[in-house]
Amino acid sequence: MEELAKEGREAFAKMDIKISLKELSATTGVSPSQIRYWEKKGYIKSIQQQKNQSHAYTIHTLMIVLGINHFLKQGYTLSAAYEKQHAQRGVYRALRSLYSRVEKVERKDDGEVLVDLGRLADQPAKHVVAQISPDYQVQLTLKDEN
Amino acid sequence: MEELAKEGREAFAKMDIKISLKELSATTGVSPSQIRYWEKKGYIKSIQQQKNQSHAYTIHTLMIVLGINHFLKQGYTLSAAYEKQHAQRGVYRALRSLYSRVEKVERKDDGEVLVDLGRLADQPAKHVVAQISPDYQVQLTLKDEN
DNA sequence: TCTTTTTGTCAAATTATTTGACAAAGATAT
DNA sequence: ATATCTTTGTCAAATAATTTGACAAAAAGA
Repeated sequence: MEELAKEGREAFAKMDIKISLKELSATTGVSPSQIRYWEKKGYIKSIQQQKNQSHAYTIHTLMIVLGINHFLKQGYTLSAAYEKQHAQRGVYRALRSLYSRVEKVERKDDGEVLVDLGRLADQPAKHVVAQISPDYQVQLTLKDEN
Repeated sequence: MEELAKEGREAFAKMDIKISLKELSATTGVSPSQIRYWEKKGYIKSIQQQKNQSHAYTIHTLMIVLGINHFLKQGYTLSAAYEKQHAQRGVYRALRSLYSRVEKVERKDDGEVLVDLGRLADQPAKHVVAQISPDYQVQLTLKDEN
């Protein structure tokens, strides 16, 4: 029963990965032309060290693009789709904060993975633990302090 | 109180994003020379459509690189570090399966985010819900079926 | 219809990446 | 110590990928 390397957990939750315009487009299904126009209009941002160098986009921006596209497909105008998406700001960072607070990840010898999600607010002696079987079925259980 | 676009949740959990060698190196702190050598030795893989085209690495490979590097820094040889890391295989996919089974994500008007993590295995009427405040403090609670 | 918004296409210029060869450092065995 | 194998660094030429801006064209709004 071995504990997972901390770096991996952090990288997984932090996700400060940068991707190219091409990859952003491929992952979201939004065309490069659209992405560049949206950036020109100020709806999304990219990182570019110097002119002519390639643009880098964060996962956060990926989420914004997915959000805008989601509402675009529902018939909203671009600016309305942006506003709709903007009303959900903070959700992904909230998910990240949930995932990054995972206290312990263990892999048992039989391949089962135990993820300690932390204490219950109103029963601090009890931890919520996810048991994930080798075929990736998840069960949530309560476990007493150990 | 608006529900989060499904695409975003899925993309977040799925993470079938591809990154460049440069980005893999920047994110992990492992040099491009190392990464290419490890690939030559068969410890990691990359996607290359045709010769001379750029290599793409998945987030899964990013995790493997972090794992190998973790044990390398502890003094293991490269092959031993790989084996150590390999013994943890399945952990990240397990985490992914945990995150992707999230049933509902809501953002309340006051900015609080509610994440329904699903039912307790032994009390199926109760759901584990994470309440995440606007300053990203997380509280786990049990809620009855609604 | 006229105008504005939004997206597509293209080519030249620039930047980024691959590839392979070789050097060099580090580890291991004799 | 010496020789050998493993591992990483450096470099330059070839190739690929990206940016940029201009313009067209489609879509939406007035």
